[in-house]
Amino acid sequence: MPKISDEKRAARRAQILDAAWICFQKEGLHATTMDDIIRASGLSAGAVYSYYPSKDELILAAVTTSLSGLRTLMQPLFDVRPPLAPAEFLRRATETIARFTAREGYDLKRIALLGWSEAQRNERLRATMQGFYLAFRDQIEIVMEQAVEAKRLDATVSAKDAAKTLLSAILGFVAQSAILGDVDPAEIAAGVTAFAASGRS
Amino acid sequence: MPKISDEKRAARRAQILDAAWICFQKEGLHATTMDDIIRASGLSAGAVYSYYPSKDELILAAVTTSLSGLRTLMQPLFDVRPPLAPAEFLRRATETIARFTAREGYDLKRIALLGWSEAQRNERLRATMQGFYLAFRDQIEIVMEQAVEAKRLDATVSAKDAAKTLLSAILGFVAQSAILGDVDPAEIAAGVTAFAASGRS
Amino acid sequence: MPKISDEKRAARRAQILDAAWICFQKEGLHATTMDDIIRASGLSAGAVYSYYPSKDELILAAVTTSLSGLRTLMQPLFDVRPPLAPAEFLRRATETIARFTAREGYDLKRIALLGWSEAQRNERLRATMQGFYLAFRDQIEIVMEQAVEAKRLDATVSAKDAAKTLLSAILGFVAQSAILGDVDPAEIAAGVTAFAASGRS
Amino acid sequence: MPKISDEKRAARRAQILDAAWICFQKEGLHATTMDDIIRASGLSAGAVYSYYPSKDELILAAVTTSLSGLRTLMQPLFDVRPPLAPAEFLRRATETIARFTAREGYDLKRIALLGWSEAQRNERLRATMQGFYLAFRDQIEIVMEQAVEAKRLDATVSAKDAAKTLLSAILGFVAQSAILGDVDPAEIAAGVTAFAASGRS
DNA sequence: GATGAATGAGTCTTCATTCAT
DNA sequence: AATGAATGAAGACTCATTCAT
Repeated sequence: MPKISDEKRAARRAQILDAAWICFQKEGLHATTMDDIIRASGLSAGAVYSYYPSKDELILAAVTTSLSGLRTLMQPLFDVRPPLAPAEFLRRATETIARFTAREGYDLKRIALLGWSEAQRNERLRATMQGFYLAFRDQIEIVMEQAVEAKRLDATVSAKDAAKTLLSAILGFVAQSAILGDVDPAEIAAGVTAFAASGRS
Repeated sequence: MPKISDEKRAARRAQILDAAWICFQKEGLHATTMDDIIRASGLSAGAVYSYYPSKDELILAAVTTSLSGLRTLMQPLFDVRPPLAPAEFLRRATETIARFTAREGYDLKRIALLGWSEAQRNERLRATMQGFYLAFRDQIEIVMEQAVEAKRLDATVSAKDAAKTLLSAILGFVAQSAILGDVDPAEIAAGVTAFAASGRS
Repeated sequence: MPKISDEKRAARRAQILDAAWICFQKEGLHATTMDDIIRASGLSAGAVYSYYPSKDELILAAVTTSLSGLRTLMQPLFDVRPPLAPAEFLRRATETIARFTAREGYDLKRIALLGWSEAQRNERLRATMQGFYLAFRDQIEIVMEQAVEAKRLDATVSAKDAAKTLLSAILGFVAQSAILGDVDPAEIAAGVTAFAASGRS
Repeated sequence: MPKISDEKRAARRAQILDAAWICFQKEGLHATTMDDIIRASGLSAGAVYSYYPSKDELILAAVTTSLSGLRTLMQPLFDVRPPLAPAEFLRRATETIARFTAREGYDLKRIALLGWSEAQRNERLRATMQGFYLAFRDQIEIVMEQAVEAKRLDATVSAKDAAKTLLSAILGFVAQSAILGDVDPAEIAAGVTAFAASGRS
C-alpha cells in the first residue's frame, strides 16, 4: 500500500471515531475498552493506534467532535435577524439539540454528560471544553446585547448574566433529558414564558 | 447487644462511604481504585468488603447519599410560607448548592456530574437517580402550583412545565459551575429576573 | 492471610528473584517475559508485582544480587595475609569465579555479560554497577599498595594502574569464558607469570 | 546489468547496516525497533526487509561487521616485524580500540558488549562470534610463538596460554572502558609492565 | 521493485475480589 | 470477625512482519 490519500486518511479517522463514539455512548468512556472500539471499527489494533495514539486521544477527539458538531448546529441561531429574544433563543436551542439527538445512534446529550464528567479529571479535555463553552457563551452574550438594543430584553441586566442564565438552561435541559428523558423543548419554553409573564403585575 | 453493634456498623459504613466520597471526587468514579478507598478508610480490604460487597454498591451508595444530602438541603425551600416565586426559588436553590460546595472536600457538583455520567450505564443507579429527581421535581411542581394560586406565577402555564424549567436551570447551574467555575447564583437570578421584566410591555 | 512475617516476605522475594535469575540466564534479559518469571516463580502475576513493582526492578535486583554475591565471594582475597601478589590475586579471583559458576543453574558470568549490556542503556543499573566495580577496584588497589610495600610489585607503577590492569584481566576472563568457554584460571595465571618472567633479562 | 545492480545492492545494504548500527548503539539491541532502523535508513519498511529478512539477521550483520572491522584494525599488529612482545602487543591493541572508539557515533566497545550479551541466547551469533574470537586468538598465539622464539617471552609458558591471557586483557579493557569509562591504554600497559618487572628478583 | 498501511500476537501491568489464617 | 496477601482475568499498547497497490 503506497501512501494513502488525505481523503482516505480522513475517512479512516472518521471511521474509527465513529466506532469510538458509538461504543462510548453505549458503554461509557471508561467501560469502553480499546478492543471494543477496535472491533467496532473493523480495523486492527495497530491500525487504530496509528490514527489515534491513545485512548485518551480518542476520548478527546470524540468529545471535541461532538462539541464542534454542536457549534455547527447552533451557529444559525446566532445569525437570525432580527436577533432572537432570550426565550425564543432557548426554545430553538433546545429544539436543535433534541432534533439532533433523535438521529439514531448519536445521542449528543449522552456524550455531553460523559464529557462533563471526564473533564473533571482530564486537564486537556477540561481546557478544550472550557474554551468551547466560553466561546459559546460569548456568542450568546452578543445576542443578548442585541436583544437589549432591540428592547427585547430588560436593560437593567448585564448581557453576560443573561448569557450565563441561558447557558444554564440549555445545559440543564441536556442533563434533565439525559437523566429523566421526559422533557420537551416546548415545555421549557413555556416555563420561561410563564416566568416572563409573571414578571408583569 | 444488637444495639451497639448496629451503631458501630452504621459508623463503619459512614466511615467507608466518606472515604469513598472523597476519593471519587478527587479521582473520578473509575479512576478510583478499591485500594484507594480502602487506604483512605483506614480499614482492611476484607472489612470494606464486608460492609459494601462491591465497588458498584459503593458508587451507588455514594451517589445516593449525596442525592439525599441535597434533598435535606433543599427541604426548607419547600416549606417557606408564603411559597417562593420561581425566580426566588431558583436563587435560593442555587445559593444552597453553592454554599454547600464551598465546604472543602465535598463538592456536591462534582459528584453530581460523575453520577449523571455513571447513570447512563448503570441501570440501578439510573433508577435511583430518576426516582430522586422525579420526586424533587414533583415538590417543585407543588410550589409552582402554590405560586399560581398566590398569583406569583402566570396561570397560563402548567406547574409541571414550570417545574421542568426550574429543574433545568438548577441542573444547568451545577453543570456550568463545575465546568466553567465562574457562575454565581446572583447572576442566574438576575438573568431570570431580566427575562421576567422583559416579558412586560 | 494476616500480616506475613518478615522472613516469609524475604523468602518470597528470594523465590521470585531466583525464578527471574534462572529465566534471565536462559533467555536473556529482554527475551524473558514477566509471564516466564511468574510461571517459574509459581506465584500469580499480582503476587510477583507486589514484591517487585516492575520488570526493570527485577532486572536491577537480579544484577545487583549477583554483583553482591560476587563481592561476598571475593572478600576473602582482600583479607589474605600477607597480601597477595598480582598474579596470585588474579589466579585466585578467576578460580573463585569459575568455581561459583560450576554450581548448577547459576552462571555468574552470563548474568555479568547481560548486566554489562543492559547497563549501557539503563541509567540506574549503570550507576549501581559503576559503584560496585569502582569499589571493587579500590579494594584491589589497596592490595596492590600493600604488594608494593611488600616488594612484591614494582614500585615504579601506580597501584591504581595495577588495579585497572587486574580488573581488566578478571572481566576479560569472564567475557572470554562466557563466549568461548575454554579458558581455565590456571592458563591465565600461567600467562601472567610468563609475562612477568619475560620481564627479566 | 547485474554489475551496477550489484553495486547498488551493496550500497543499500551498507546504508541499512549503518542505520542499524547507529540505532543499536544508541538504544541497545532489543530496545531498537525495526521502525527506528527504517527511519534512520531513510528507506521504506519493504525495502529494508528486502535486504535483510529479519531483525535477527540485521543484528547478526551488525555484530559481524563490527567484528570484521575489528579484525581489519588489528591486522597490522600481527604483521609487525620483529613480532611484538606481549606487553607491547596489548598496548597497541587497546590503543587501536580506544582510537577507533573515539570516532563519534561508532563505539566499538558498546557494540561489543551488546553482541556478547546477545550471543548468550542467539545460536548463530554465538557461533559466528566464537569463530571470530578463536581465529583472533590463534593469530595472537602465533605472535606469542614468535615472541618465544625471539626470546621476548619466557619459554616455559605455552603460547596458547599467553594468547588466552592477552585476549582476556583486551576484552577486559573493552568491558571496563564501556562500564567505567576511565581506563586508558597506557595505564593497562603500565600495569602489565609492572607485573613483568616485579617478576624479577 | 518499492511503498508504507495494516496486521495481530504478544507485552507489561492493574485491580476488583477472595479466602486462608 | 478481621486481616491483607494472593489471584488472574482483563486492559492498553507495541512492533516485527506482510502484502495490496
